[in-house]
Amino acid sequence: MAMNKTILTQFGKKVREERMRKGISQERLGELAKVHRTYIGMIERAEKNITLTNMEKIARALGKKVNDLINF
Amino acid sequence: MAMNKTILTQFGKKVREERMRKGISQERLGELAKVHRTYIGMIERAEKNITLTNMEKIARALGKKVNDLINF
DNA sequence: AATATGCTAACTATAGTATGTAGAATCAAA
DNA sequence: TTTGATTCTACATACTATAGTTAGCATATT
Repeated sequence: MAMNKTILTQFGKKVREERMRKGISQERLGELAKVHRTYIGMIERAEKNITLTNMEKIARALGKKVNDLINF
Repeated sequence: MAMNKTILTQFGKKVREERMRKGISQERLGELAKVHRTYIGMIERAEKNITLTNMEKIARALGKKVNDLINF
């Protein structure tokens, strides 16, 4: 992935923070957001360049707005 | 594209608004953001599910933050 | 033992790039 | 005003890169 990963790293970090705050596993978050367990891990580790619709899915599952996950 | 397009529509609308406000063409915005002219059109018409890094590219080119383009 | 996460690897779906055509809008000159 | 040139955008492909899905195994922690 030849790109600026900074924003992905910050997004992933925020997802992990919020997931931890809710005290749920990657697997549980995956169920709630309807994406695969390992995909959540990849996003948290900034290994994938997430699309807008998936950002929304994950935000919803966390009870947040997309904006709350990119406050930078 | 089998997905909830609402958020893409809102994002595209916001991009067009800001581009118009700056008084520049899709082609010019494409140059500034370093993406193709037609891609800007596709995003404004919500025909593509944009990735986070491209959201940032376009936001930068518009002199905005990513958050400014998804205030919903 | 059971649960959680990292990581690899392969696959399928689709994002992103690019070319070409057509039509609408704007403007200038006659 | 209409003619013609220019600019801008929509849209239709088609291609290449990569996002998103999934299975499997390793490690760690409880």
